[in-house]
Amino acid sequence: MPASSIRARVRAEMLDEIKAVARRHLATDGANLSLRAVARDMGMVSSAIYRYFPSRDDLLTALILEAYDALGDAVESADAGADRQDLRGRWHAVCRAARDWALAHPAEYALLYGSPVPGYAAPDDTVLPAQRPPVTLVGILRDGLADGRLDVPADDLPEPVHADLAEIAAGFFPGLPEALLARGMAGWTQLFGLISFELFGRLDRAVPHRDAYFDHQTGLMADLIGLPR
Amino acid sequence: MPASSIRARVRAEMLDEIKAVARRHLATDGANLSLRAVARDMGMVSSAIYRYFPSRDDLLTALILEAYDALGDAVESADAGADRQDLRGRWHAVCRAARDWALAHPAEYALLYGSPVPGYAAPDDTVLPAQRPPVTLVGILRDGLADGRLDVPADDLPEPVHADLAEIAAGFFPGLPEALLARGMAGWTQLFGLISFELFGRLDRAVPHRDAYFDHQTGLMADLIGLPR
DNA sequence: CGCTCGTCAAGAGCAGTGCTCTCGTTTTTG
DNA sequence: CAAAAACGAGAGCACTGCTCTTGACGAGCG
Repeated sequence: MPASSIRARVRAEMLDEIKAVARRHLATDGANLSLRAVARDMGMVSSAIYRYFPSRDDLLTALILEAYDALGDAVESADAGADRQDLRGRWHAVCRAARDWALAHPAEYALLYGSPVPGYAAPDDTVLPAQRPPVTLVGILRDGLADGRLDVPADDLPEPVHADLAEIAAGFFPGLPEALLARGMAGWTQLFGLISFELFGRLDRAVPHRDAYFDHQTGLMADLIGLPR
Repeated sequence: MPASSIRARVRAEMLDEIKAVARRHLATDGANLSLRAVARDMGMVSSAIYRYFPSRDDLLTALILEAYDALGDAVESADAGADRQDLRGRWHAVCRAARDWALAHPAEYALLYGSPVPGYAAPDDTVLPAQRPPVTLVGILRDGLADGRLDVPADDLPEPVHADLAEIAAGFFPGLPEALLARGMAGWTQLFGLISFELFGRLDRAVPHRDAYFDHQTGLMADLIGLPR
């Protein structure tokens, strides 16, 4: 362990602290994160931050990456914690885990699933972590199909849809019928539509009992997919 | 027509022009709209804008209101233009109209359905126009139920969900069974989930054939609701 | 040990932002 | 016609992201 690593260690701690403070600011101020404000909070001058993050966007990217990881962890561990045979239980567990994480970290959720920042383009590092929730969801269908608990819906897909989904299936779920994948992706869309509507205030005056509404709506999608009760 | 109206007329034109220029900036620069930039574009000094809009948020609110109206018009006229008896045709027409409007006005869509601006709270004027799309969608179900083309699903809703939906039904669709309303709202959630995923780049690398994918997914929701083929 | 080089924080500064206030000018109103 | 209201311009304040320079400190090498 050469002496140089002490400098590297303090630098790593600095990076973590900056991200932590930035996350705190994110929670209160939303997406318009101020570098100068986090610098002030750390007793530093704003230009010092640039030793650690070359720009504000890079700081945001780091936060986005960590957020994707946190959401992915939450979702996957919820799935892993459920009875493997209970497809519907796994479905609901995964959906609730995503929603719980979003409710606990609304600003970070908005960063991931809200309007994209105008100038900002998500780097390729984010694409894989971003796929963890849908992969987890469709994984439930794959398992259900494998042990005969789930039937393949008799949808006939238009050719272009068939082709696109076949490509996706080839990459993540070899052998999964496209009709089932399509319904799984419908569930995925519905899940984040539900969370976004709730978090972005679209249910504010209309639906006071959010938990029950959420469970019922995700249950409807489980019905559409054909998950056994 | 007193002489006073000439000033009022030029003022109204001013308001419209500011909004038009702002909308143009919105399309290119996204949500971080700069008052000074629109002032520059109009050959005015930034402080002059404040004669017309007391703050940047008020300008944004005006744009949001107009956007809600435009989307509502698009959606309702699509419904009105379809064969009243063809429930599924109406469903698809409404869904496509919403998506088409969103694709044509991505920045305004993001303003309506993206992450809420941190400090900004939507005024009450926006709540009614915001309800036009879901009301149009569920209106299709109401009509279908009225002339017997649509059956009431045999869902048993948990008590709190039943209560919340009954309240909504009482306000907009007197007599509509809550189970049907629930499925209609699922379609509504799915619709805007689909559009948001597409517009916010979540399908970028995965689904090249957007039109067909969209139609198929909204068709799945029509199946869930029970719209006859 | 001493010297050099890389890392770091601080400060000044630039261009841009929303917003306020004041000051003449113009137009409407009583 | 005179008082009042509306208007545009300009200066200014506090803030932002970001760049550049300066000075200090510590690690590595001869």
